[in-house]
Amino acid sequence: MKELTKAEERVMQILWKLEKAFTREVVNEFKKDPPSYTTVATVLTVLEQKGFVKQEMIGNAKRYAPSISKTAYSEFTMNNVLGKYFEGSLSRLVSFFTERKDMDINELEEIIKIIEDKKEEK
Amino acid sequence: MKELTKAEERVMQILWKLEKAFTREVVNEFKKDPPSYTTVATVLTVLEQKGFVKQEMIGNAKRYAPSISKTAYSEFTMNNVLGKYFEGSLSRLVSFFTERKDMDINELEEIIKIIEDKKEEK
DNA sequence: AAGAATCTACTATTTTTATAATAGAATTAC
DNA sequence: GTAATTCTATTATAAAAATAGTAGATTCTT
Repeated sequence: MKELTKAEERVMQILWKLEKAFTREVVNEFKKDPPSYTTVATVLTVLEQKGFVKQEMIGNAKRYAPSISKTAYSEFTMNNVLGKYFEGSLSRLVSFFTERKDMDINELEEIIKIIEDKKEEK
Repeated sequence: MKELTKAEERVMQILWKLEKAFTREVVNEFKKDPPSYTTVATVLTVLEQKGFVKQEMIGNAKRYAPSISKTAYSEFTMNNVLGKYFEGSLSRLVSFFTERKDMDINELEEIIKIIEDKKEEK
């Protein structure tokens, strides 16, 4: 998989949120400094060429939808980041965070719970 | 802080590893498809302008060193990713991973241990 | 000290990304 | 059914990123 560019990623985030949308709707989701309609249209065309979105004609307009889920792309991104900054190890990442951010105790509890649950399944 | 471009990031990864290095040494760290010396030199100059590295003259050559730690940059990157893909929540991220990757039980244990230790401190 | 090698600074080129205008087709509104 | 609107497709432009060549200074080798 290729990485999304910044502009592409902004559009994808909107599509992931809306699930399906016309160009116009994507534009409207930019609350501040919206790019021009044609700019968004171009980005959508590129995304289509790259296989990140699929389209469907509704009347004379195209409605776009992600063809890769946010989850799948998250995984791709996280594997990148994990590899580059945490030697591919989730525990290193968690350790990094618990050291750094002033995590509140509830979130720590929450994480333990998640993992315990997962262990059950094993 | 600004984001590193791809080329810049590759160079920074090398500098973080070597801690300090001459242009030549950075070039030599590219095991395959090394870019030309001058390309690396240009990237280093840009990195210096952007404040990511600092330099020191040794004889007539410049020796570069990161002026931002890998840790600090990791944090920046993770906050980005976390915000964009996990609603800023570490527990969501952990949950994501435990669902997805076939985590081995040891790593799960390890993470619990890390968090328990952290809780102690609270 | 002369020649070879090495290094930086400056400039150039190419590729990719970001943004948008324009033209013409389709649709909608009167 | 004509005017206004709304779309897409095509093309254009600008900005950023990636790559590297050249010239001139410095240093090393002998």
